[in-house]
Amino acid sequence: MSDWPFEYQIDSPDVNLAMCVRSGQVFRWRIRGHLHWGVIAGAAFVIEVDGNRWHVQSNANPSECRRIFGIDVDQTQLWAKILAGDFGLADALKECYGLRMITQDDPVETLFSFLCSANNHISRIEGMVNCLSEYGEVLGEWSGKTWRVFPSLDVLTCIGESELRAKGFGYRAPRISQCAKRALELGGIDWLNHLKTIPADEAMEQLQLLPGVGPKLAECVALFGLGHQSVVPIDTHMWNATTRRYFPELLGTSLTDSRRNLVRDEFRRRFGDLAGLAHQVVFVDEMRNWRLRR
DNA sequence: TAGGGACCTGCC
DNA sequence: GCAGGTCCCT
Repeated sequence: MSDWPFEYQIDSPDVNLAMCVRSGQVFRWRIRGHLHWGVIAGAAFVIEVDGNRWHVQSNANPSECRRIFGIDVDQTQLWAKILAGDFGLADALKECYGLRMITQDDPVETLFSFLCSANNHISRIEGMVNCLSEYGEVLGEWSGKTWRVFPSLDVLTCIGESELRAKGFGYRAPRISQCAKRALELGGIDWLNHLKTIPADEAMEQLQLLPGVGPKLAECVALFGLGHQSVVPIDTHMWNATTRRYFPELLGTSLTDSRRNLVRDEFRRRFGDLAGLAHQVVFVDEMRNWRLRR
């Protein structure tokens, strides 16, 4: 057992980790009281939140940590811009204090995490993602745990259907290796990284060449894994929230491609490049209300 | 182009 | 019964 490569403190981070997790950006992050731990962007973290200070153990140095969690982002400025796009979000913005877009940089992990998410619920998705990450290379052994990066496309192609069936993947079991194979045919990790550099809409079109990837997953991968900040992932919750807020005449109708475009255009018109972050605010607010209703 | 059904599994 | 969809079919 070796020590963590880096141990440091971050003073007054204006970031609420629990809020970032609640907004559905990451699946490999655990919280127990003041203790947070997980792997993000190929870096392992144990973070103890001590009042106004983070005690961090990681293989990522302080500047990498600050970048990943958006520590130095000026939230006041962002919130003002979102508020200007829709004054009706004032209350939701207050509830979302400390929310950030986490910089993940690992489109493979994002892609396969959301591949597990279709027609599924969070607790099982997390279990499945953790299961897949067991196939990843070891980052290190710290704090009594073996920390792993998410497996590469090559490794994912080798995971058999029966193996994943046995681990409770259900009908998604064959999709993992199928999707990985197709991604390799399209150019593998270089192709995925290239999608960061082209317009968001083109990137999403390309992503949908993958089996099991429809518009919603393409949106999630584009926003969370490729860093396309203007993308708005629209799931059932977002559709409910958005019709209530902006398209009351469509309340109760089903979400089609054309209506999806309608929502995307409305968010871009209102929030521009902050459309993705505005989406997070609306999503967190909607999920909070949804839980309260139940 | 809109609507409807099947799909694994686990938790309500 | 339903869940942070996708795919296939009218």
